Amino acid sequence: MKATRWLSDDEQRVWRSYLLANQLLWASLDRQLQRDAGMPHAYYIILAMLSEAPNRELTMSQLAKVVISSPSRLSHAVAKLEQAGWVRRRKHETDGRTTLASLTDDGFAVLAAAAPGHVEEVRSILFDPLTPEQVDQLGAIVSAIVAGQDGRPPHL
Amino acid sequence: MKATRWLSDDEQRVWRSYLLANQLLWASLDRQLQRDAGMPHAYYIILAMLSEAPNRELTMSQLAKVVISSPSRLSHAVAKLEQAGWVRRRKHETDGRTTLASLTDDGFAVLAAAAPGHVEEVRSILFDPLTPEQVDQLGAIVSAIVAGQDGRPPHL
DNA sequence: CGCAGAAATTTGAACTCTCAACTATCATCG
DNA sequence: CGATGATAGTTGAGAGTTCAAATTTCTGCG
Repeated sequence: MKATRWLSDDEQRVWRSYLLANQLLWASLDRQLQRDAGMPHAYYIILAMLSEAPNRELTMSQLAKVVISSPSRLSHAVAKLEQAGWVRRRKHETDGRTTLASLTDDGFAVLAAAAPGHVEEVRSILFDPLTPEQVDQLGAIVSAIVAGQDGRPPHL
Repeated sequence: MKATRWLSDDEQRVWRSYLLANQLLWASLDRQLQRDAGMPHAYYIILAMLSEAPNRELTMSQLAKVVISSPSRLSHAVAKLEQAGWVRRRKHETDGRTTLASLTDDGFAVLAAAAPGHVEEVRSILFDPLTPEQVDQLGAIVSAIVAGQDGRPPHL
């Protein structure tokens, strides 16, 4: 039973500010996308990643990896997106286990329509308040955090 | 109709890394708290903020402000916490509109039991991978983001 | 005083996410 | 070939969040 390494006052402050900034950021992003595109950010990312894939198509597993989602969450989400007519699913020809999800033209149109507003929101909340140096620093910081997680149980 | 200011390649990279780091962080925090304390992070914060309040008690409005939550979300959350016996609600004596929420002894005990593991998780994911300078930089960055949001419609 | 509007909070329905269980298919090895 | 385990994905139930609508109580003003 090791003694807990509590956070220093500085760390505490940074952590709380981080929570606050994050909350503000997500609240704004989700609200903007819900209002302008009728979908949460998680769904937007799915469409965006599909749009960049070769032939605008990925297997569910590949898609889960790029959007960092559990298979379950992705399955539910894609079901909804398919209902909306923005994504289509079909079976893989040679491997009966895998499902291919592809972006429909409607889905692409919705994505294209939503993108400018979304980018504007990200920019105004995240990038505009930061100096160019801070943007660089932030890049290094988040990379370090991600790198620190490599080799940990994924659990997603 | 202004032309969209798209993200530069660098900004794009930072943004995607940010999303990834965030996803990893929240997935870990929520999973750890759910496993060890049987509650999501949002509920943990509610207990934590109450524990720091004078007399371990706040009005719903005050509580909503410090945990950055919509009144609705908070109301639902406190209802659950009350069901669990960790929070108690009572009417304000002089202002019949406001409700006071207070942390029970059980709630405090649960919080105290969960805190070490939670802090350890935050530390290992967020602070351990960063140099002390990066922690300082991150503090400045999130503060700038928060400051940039002041005066915007809260919408929470 | 009495009424219009503001403030504090709650409620219910719809939606999303999580977790565990389940189905189906493929790979491998004796 | 046939069992065993690994892969890929889905499903259903339960929990949490959002949004809009309602409820109750206070405040200020004519």
